Amino acid sequence: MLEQPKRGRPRGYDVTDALEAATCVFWANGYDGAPIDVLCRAMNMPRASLYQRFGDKQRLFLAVVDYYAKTRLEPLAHSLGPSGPLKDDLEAFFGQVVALATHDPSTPGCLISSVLCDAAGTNPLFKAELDRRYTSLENGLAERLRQSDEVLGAPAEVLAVVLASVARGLTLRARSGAPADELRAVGRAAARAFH
Amino acid sequence: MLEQPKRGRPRGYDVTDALEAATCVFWANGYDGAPIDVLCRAMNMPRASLYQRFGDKQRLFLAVVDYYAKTRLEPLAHSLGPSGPLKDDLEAFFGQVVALATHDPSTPGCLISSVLCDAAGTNPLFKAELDRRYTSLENGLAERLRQSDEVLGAPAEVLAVVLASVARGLTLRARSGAPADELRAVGRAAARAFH
DNA sequence: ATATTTTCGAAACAGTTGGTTCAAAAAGGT
DNA sequence: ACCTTTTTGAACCAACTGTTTCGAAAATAT
Repeated sequence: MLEQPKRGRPRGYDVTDALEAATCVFWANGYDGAPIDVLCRAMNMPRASLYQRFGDKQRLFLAVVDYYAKTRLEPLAHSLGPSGPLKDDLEAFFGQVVALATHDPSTPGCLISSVLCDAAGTNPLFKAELDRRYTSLENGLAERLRQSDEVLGAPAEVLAVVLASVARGLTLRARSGAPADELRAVGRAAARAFH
Repeated sequence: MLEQPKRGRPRGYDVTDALEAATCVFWANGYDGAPIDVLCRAMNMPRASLYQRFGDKQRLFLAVVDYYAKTRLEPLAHSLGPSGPLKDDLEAFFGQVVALATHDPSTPGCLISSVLCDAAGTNPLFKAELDRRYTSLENGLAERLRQSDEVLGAPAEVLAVVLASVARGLTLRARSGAPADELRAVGRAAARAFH
């Protein structure tokens, strides 16, 4: 799993640390607002090494999105359970969403729903990636809905997009500076409203 | 109301047309992704005139956000009625949201929830503006909820943020390329699930 | 005509952008 | 010791960034 080069000058940076740092820079500043120069410093990674490893800024960003999905979104989807009544699991899920979007004030909201989404306006590659990430979360929600024995007022796939929309809307509101406890109350109300 | 200069060389551009064009450029490309050069061409407005009229890029963008709110968001809030049962008004509202976010494929989603929201990550001025715009829509929704005689399961201010979150989530999904009819179905389901 | 007022066009500004190049450095393998 | 492999730093690149400046242009008022 871990790549272990036997020869050559040893790498002066840590790959995971670098991705984590790049994630925060993009998250805070946006895609166009994050110059390579700044990324290099934050990642503790020389320019040449960055380009050798990631190719260009686009692919670095896509790697960051992937890292973000693995470290932030997968645990979040896992919080859906099932580990109790649907309403409780949804409440826990929204709670985690709010926590993610408000935890660090310097990286408010969601990297995907704010940064990738903005960049998807003109870049078809980013647009496709955004669609994939969105679909992925909706699939997880739909699966959880189907595992419930409650009667749903609409097809699970449709209701899943409703719930995903609430979650994304919460992260947008977090980026505007809304306090976490207010957003948690909104999440609770949403979990209750959508059975 | 209309400014009518009596003397001097006549202006070669139309002020409203210019704002409309700038709106589309920012909407599609994002704040950092829209160079002054491109804006000038689209607005049919010389650089010097742009800087004389708007000061700098930040203030131009804020003027664009204001124009967008007046031309796109106010009509949208107006569609809330009340002109029927709450459920029907909400369905109409979500329908208008989807229409706005999908009407022109070259400007997908919402200028505020994608472009301004991304730019609000580091710019405190933009963050404050985003908060104002978000609060404004939520106030409108809360007022509509209070005018309903139905029993709500939570305070109107909280439910208003839930509904606003759904609306914003819909615009994000539109920016990822989701077809309008799918999003309309999601809007209907949200309005129905919402008692 | 002349003066006045406003807009325009183009050039110039310094700083930054994403990206490439390449030789030196630093390690292991033989 | 010498070769091989990988990483690194620094210089370099052309293109672009937001912004300022200023004289010419084009209209009205006198």
